[in-house]
Amino acid sequence: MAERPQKRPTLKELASEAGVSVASASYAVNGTGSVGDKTREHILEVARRIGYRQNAAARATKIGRTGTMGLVVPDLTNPFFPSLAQSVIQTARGHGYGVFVTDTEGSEQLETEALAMLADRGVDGVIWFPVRDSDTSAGALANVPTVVVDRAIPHFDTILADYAEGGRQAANHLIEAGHRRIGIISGPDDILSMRQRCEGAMEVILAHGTLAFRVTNAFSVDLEPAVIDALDEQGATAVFAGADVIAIGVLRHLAATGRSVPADLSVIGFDDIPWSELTAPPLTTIDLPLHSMAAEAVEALIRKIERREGARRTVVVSTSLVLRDTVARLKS
Amino acid sequence: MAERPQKRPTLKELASEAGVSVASASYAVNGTGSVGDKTREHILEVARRIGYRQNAAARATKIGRTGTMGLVVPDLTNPFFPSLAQSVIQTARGHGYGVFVTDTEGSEQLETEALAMLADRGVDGVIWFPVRDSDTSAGALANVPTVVVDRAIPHFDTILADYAEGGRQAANHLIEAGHRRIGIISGPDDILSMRQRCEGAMEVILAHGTLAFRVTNAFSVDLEPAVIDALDEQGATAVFAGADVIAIGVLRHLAATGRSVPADLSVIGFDDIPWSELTAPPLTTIDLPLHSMAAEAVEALIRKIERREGARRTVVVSTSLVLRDTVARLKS
DNA sequence: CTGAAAGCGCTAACAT
DNA sequence: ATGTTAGCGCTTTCAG
Repeated sequence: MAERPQKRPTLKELASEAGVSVASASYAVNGTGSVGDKTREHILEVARRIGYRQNAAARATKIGRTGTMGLVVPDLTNPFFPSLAQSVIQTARGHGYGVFVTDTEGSEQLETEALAMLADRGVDGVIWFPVRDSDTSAGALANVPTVVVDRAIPHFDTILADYAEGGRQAANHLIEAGHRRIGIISGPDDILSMRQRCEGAMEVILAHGTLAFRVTNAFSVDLEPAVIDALDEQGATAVFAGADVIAIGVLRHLAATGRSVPADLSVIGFDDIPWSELTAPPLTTIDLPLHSMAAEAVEALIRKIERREGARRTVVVSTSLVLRDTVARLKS
Repeated sequence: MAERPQKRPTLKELASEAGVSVASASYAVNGTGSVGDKTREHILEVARRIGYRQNAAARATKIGRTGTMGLVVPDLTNPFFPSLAQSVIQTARGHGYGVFVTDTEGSEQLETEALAMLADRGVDGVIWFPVRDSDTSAGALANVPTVVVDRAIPHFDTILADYAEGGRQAANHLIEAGHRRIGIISGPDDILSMRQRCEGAMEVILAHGTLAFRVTNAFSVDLEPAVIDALDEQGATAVFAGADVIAIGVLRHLAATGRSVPADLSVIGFDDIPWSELTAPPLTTIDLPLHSMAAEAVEALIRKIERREGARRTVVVSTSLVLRDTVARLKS
């Protein structure tokens, strides 16, 4: 029971214990080189017996790869990100990679530091969901395969969704339900994906109805005064929120001020975060397929790492309408 | 602009570029050993110029520590965990550690694998939120400093909350509001923390009122038939849910069946997950101080790592009542 | 098929 | 204060 801090056996020990050279031991353990069948089996047997485990760090110095990747996201407590993270972690594990995750707390400075820290740690690649559409990497990623998710940053491989189309889908749904006087609550305007969502929506609203208002709010359920004003005063029959968190804020504000959704005001969001199906009533929204975006990102990254393929690629995935209960059909 | 895959300069290159020995270079970079002020400055200056960065893997082989820790959680998409993860990551970063996060998808087998993978990767320590109260580590953690969070696993350092007291706080609040016929919806019964919550609640319910029912549900907003039955048939005036996710499921079921909260039924949860303040109405619950538990866990872990202190410790933190709007005061 | 030996990039005695 | 050098544990030529 004396849990002695026995240090892990080394390859050399394994070799001598098995009565072979370190080379053969290494071959057996890695399945590389050539070893006789019985020799290999014997070595592996001994390895099991003495509890041999490779030393990842030593291996990494030799082969120049660590079998790890970094994931950089702005804020894990934003319900948008955990499913991204989970998906990245799972996909990476499936390929034998471990994932360092860093949370930049929405700060571009922390983002720069996080990226540098990952590069220093020698990750083989990084999946990066930037705070904004600006390149805060400060050169740290120059020699680190990287794929950027959901933001447009020049010179990086990127995986995006067709945000404009998503905005159009949302607005079209509202139009088809008979709404004509529609408001837009955008998220932060300095984010391209957000501008595209709203421009897509705007396009169809202007073509088939009128824009009641267009205001901006942080990525938060807390609504800013201008937004509340718009909601209370502008007489829209429906509103498109650029992000579900904002839409949820709208639902909450409406409930607090005694208006019922969708009877008094229809609401449609964007992202389809997990909360959205749990709101009262459940939120109609646009699905951003984060899960598959993450999986694709990891796979693309691994291809880059392993084949060191150089071509910059950007892949665009599609969004889709998720029908729930916050959009009323207006009798015409 | 030719982004040549120039490999990172090595310590040797830095040394020769600066015209000193590798030892001096190493000393300068690490701030160890002794180097003349001007020499050090010169070396650091050259390092900056040529973009020298330590090779973490090589350093790790030498000093036997990687500056990393592992975090093992059951399910990142459960709203309970992201804030834990964020807190761990932030605290770890503050101490210069990187964090491998692994998601075990609630599977004990994946948990065993994850733990082994982390040990193999040579993490300096691990923060472990086990799926259940059973030790699935299969010895992988024998020589890895570990602190377990929110579950009781023998032979490990542990950080827990006073769940029984939390259960009592919840039930007391209900009793004080005048409720006498109270139901309990427990989470999975094979989890100690859950049994303690419910036993705490039960204790005060039995002392001051009557138990309308006691049923069990998974950690999910989806309610099982037995739970729905109990809710619909047992005539409780209030219910204690062992976890907020379950409480949210109750709110949803009640809304769907046209009963209003808290007028028709009072509900109190446990955990105070982020969603809880966004439900309609906002959920009264018991705060589990996950954020500080995580920070404490990391700090305890780092103490273990750095001082290799052996004493097993378990620290217990307190819960508190979070008053919101799902508990009605009954006129007596 | 197997082994001896060189060396990955780094740290830390041990000289000087 | 600075340099020389022996490894850390591993992979991988290169001989045999």
